[in-house]
Amino acid sequence: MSSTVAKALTLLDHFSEIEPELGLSDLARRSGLDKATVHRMLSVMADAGLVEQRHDTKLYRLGAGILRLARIREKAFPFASVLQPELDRLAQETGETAHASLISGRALATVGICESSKANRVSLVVGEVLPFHATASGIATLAFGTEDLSARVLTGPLYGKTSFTLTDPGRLTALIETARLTGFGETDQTNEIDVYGIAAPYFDKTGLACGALAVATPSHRMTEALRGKIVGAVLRAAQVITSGTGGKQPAGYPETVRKTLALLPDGSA
Amino acid sequence: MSSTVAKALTLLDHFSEIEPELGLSDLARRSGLDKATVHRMLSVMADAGLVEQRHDTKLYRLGAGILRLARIREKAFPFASVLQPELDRLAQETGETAHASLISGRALATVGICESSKANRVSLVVGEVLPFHATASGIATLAFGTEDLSARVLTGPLYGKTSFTLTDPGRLTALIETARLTGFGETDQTNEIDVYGIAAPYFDKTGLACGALAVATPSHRMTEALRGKIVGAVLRAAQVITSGTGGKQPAGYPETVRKTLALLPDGSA
DNA sequence: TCCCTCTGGTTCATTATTGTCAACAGTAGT
DNA sequence: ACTACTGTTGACAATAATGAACCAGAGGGA
Repeated sequence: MSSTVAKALTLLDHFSEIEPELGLSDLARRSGLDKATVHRMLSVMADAGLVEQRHDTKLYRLGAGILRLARIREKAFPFASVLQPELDRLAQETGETAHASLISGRALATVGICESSKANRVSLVVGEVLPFHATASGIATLAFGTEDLSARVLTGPLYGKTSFTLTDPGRLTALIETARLTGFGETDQTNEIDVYGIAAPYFDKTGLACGALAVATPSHRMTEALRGKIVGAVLRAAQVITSGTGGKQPAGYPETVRKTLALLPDGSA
Repeated sequence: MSSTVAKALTLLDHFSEIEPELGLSDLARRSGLDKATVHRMLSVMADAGLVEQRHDTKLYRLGAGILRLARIREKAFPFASVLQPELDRLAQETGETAHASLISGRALATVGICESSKANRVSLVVGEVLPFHATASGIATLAFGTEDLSARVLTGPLYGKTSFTLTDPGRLTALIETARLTGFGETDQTNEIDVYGIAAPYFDKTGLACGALAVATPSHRMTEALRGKIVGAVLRAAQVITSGTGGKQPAGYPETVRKTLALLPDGSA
């Protein structure tokens, strides 16, 4: 992982909704690279349009080239657009915050959010990257993704985001196995304190999970009834997205979902 | 241009709406780089989420990380969203294809399109990069951009896209100067045969052009009356976008626009 | 069946790119 | 004027990129 382009691209990860503009020295400090190095990298990335520098403040921000590339991808493989309506419906139906993610390298990229209308709700920052091992979405995706992906994640560093985060490969494997049996992923406060996550995977046309649809609830609000309602809603919504994006469920998955739905306390509402 | 990251990032430019998925050898051939080099670059870019590889066909395509970054930028600096309605209105009003672009490195990135409803219309490919010197948008942007940008473009390579393309720095400077006086850019078939372009710049909060709004018309359809109608509509729409995105017109520009509008054959319709 | 030619992927010695460190200019705060 | 910061540029040592050759597999023809 000492490749130059890799280092250059990690610079992009430091931009966020909260800090959309960063200075050179700042980026150098965060990335642990030399100022001069960062300067050169930013220059060529600015040349390519990935970032741009404001002439007045000299700060850097994500560039217009990103928008261009996103349009190409979205035009060729519509996702965000077909996703959003279903996301809104899910948030409406469950009364909680819903979000969707896609596999992006060795993490999950959040590509859609619809926040609950409740005053007390889980709030998400746009464009956050989610670690596989600490989120319900990650578990759900790993459970139905390639063996290769699981191996890469489990052998990689397992950062402890909260005191509840599972960092032991063995216990994570068990959790993933559970998700494989139930058809959905479930975690409590493993990524963020007081956030309960329930997530169902959606699949590409080869039947492999390419991401997950999740509902995030304040932990203390979670009850057996609410849990049942969310699980049902998420599973159904994920199936809609799978077919809506030209995906195909893997063999046995519909059966898994059917069984899980049958066991829910709160039936099909 | 011998930087490694620069070479890696040029790989992204080969993806388009028409060819959203490319193979390794194919990319190597197009970019003129070695297979091994391209492979390594794609690997780390896949790791960062900029591209992703399909497990079945082994082809590469733009990754989910792009969507994530685009969301961050759009959330922090809304543009495409505030742009689109105005773009639609412009296309509706003029009856021709409208598109919008932003400065992206040493070219313009198309970030919005609304095609005319006419059967015979100018059709644009999503996500195309437009050269400054061959497009009305480029001329308009250069006329009101930094001196530095003009210099970089005029001293750089001036590719002849059609037989009408101006490739002489002197004549281009004159064309830019005209645009500076009228407040809008205008080209005929310099980027594509039988396409007439009229473009007005929009500005950032420092009063510098950051891109342009353009209407593309089949050349043979262009008349004095239509031209006047389009110029008026584009200039007004660009002003709306400028203010809608928190921009500020530079000193003297409103006056320039006023004069131009007054001279139009077809007044304010 | 064999042969040929594609494909994606990998290896490794050579060499050029990169990271480092230092110094410079500009600005803001004291 | 001093300090402390910013972004920027240059030169040298060290590392990481390069590209030819090579591998394995998937078609395609005859």
